[in-house]
Amino acid sequence: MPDVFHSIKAVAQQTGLSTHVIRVWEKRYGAVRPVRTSSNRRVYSSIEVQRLDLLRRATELGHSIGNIARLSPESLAQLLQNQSTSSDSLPLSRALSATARTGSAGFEDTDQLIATCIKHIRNLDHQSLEKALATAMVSLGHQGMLQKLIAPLARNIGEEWRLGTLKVAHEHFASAVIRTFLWSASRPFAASELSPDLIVATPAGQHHELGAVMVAAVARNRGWHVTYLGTCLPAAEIAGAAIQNGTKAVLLSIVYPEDDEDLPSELRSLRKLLPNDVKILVGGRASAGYQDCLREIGAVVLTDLETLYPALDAIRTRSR
Amino acid sequence: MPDVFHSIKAVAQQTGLSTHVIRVWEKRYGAVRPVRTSSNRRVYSSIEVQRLDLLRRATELGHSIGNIARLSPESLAQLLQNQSTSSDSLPLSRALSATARTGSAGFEDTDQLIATCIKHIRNLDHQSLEKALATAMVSLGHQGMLQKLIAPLARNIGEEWRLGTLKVAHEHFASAVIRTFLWSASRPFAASELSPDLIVATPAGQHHELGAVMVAAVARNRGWHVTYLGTCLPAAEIAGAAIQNGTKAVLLSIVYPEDDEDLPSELRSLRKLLPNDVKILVGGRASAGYQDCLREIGAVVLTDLETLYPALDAIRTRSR
DNA sequence: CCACTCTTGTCAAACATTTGTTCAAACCAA
DNA sequence: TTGGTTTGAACAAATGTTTGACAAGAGTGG
Repeated sequence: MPDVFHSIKAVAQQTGLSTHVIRVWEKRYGAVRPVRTSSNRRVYSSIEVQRLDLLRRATELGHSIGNIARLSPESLAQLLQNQSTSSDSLPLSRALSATARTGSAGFEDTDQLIATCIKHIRNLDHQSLEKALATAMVSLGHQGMLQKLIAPLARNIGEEWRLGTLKVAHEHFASAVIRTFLWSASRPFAASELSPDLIVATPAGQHHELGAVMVAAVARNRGWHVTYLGTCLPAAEIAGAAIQNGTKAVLLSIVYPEDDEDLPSELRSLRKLLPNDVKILVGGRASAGYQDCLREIGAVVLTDLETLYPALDAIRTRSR
Repeated sequence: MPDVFHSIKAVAQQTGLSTHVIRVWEKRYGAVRPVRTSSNRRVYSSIEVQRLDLLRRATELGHSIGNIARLSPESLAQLLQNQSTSSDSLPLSRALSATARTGSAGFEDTDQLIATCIKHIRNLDHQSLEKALATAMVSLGHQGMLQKLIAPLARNIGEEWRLGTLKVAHEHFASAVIRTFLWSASRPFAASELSPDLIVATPAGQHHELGAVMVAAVARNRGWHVTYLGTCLPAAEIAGAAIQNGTKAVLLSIVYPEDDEDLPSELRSLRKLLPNDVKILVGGRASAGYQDCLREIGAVVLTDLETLYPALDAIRTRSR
């Protein structure tokens, strides 16, 4: 794609935004990430211009920039498509607009929202799932979304999986969609040179990814520089990555099973391989099953998502 | 055709620029390159006059002369066309215009680009890696990026992993970053209700994700509705997902090892569980090792990324 | 209902870069 | 001579960057 480069002024003229706003959207919300010239001037691609235009239109429809700035282009497009019916008179889904829009809409019952998501997951319908996530993100915000939607959703998926009503494929599918969504939706703007490092992974034998995805999103949004390593990593690998990265904290998610015989030795091994000043945080449904071992290695056990915030902040302040 | 020649003053009158500006645009930014008379006077062709006029209009639209002075006439025309039509903001069909130049900037050597990416992967530096990918995307385009950067990159990572110079953690890390990047960068615009379905996964025992990520990106960009299921899925799971989704094709990536004893039975089992009209496509470095089995189950073997395009198109046209 | 916070757009100061203009000196052409 | 051109240098205006601050409005909790 032979792209033309745009100065901030040109972008302003094309989008109708002021240069101030363009800069502040970048700085505060990470809405775009223009390349810089050697003299530090911003250079925008056409894609970014288009993105800013989408964002402007979405904000004019009442969405708050902080909530939508990091949505993927497709989510943004869907957002606009859903609502532009009223003003643009596009003959798309006129029937729904009356009921689904405004005020009471986003309130609803999150239980129902969760049920909807489960339904989409059961159907392996990633477009609908993404759309539901985007909508939820707007009404709940980043943090609320994680606590009120994703966390219970992960629990439900896990239960259905244990009951056999959802298969591994569904879980992989949900992980993939949610992972991508959360990662691009969490704002890494605070991630500067000063941001503390955090490694997120799942130890060997732990195939469930959603918990790790969630904590990664939380930490990232909280200004941490997150290195996400995914599932099933042996202790040596995790330790190696942590040491190489100069990380001060390693976060593990342990969801299932609750009685893996090999896991305690993995955890002890990890503790031995890591420098002493590197904290180990452990969260997830099954972490209670390994209490003794976790206490032995001095791990911080996170009982739920809320406890993650203070735990992260504690490490952060202590380390400087 | 003997062109008419113009003195600088004549050019100034025709374009509305001052002679000073014309000279300084030439000297500083190389906007034009007029011939000289024996006495060193500038002589402009009509083409150059036209070019200067285009440049003037572009600057009046907010572009800075330094950024656009060396653009090709085509790019300039495109620039003006895109913007003079008010804020169109939905440039869907910008695609095919001759991609002649890319400004010589990002062209460089892709080998070096790959080396840079490997370096970032070795450092687990996801910000730099993402940045490199974004830059490459601009200069190479979506397809070029996959073929010239991601595919060889995946090969290199695999080799380094086998040599032990990169660890599993690095591979997971690279997969995570590239996966997210490609997924949000590939355009789901074309994915309508009519798009054919495709399931992408890695069979049980196959932990390497990058190949699957690549083909998923290609297919998605090609207008397929991709359901991405990730790594290590048993045949029953894949088949279940395919049946439930009404999928017409399943794409597997097989990278390592080349002699997994369990894999052939997995593949046969998959063939048995799938409806007969569902095509199985198999790609990846190690697929050659299972040739016999693949022939037996009638799988389409993809030797490289290029062969994926015609294979996908073939299935698509056949199925309607 | 009142403080309080959070969000978001706006602005200003101080400085750097880019761009248009002017000047001076030399040269060429009619 | 007179007016135009070329060149380099210098200047000034416009534009862009960062940091910090402020204010209106929305939302929150007591």
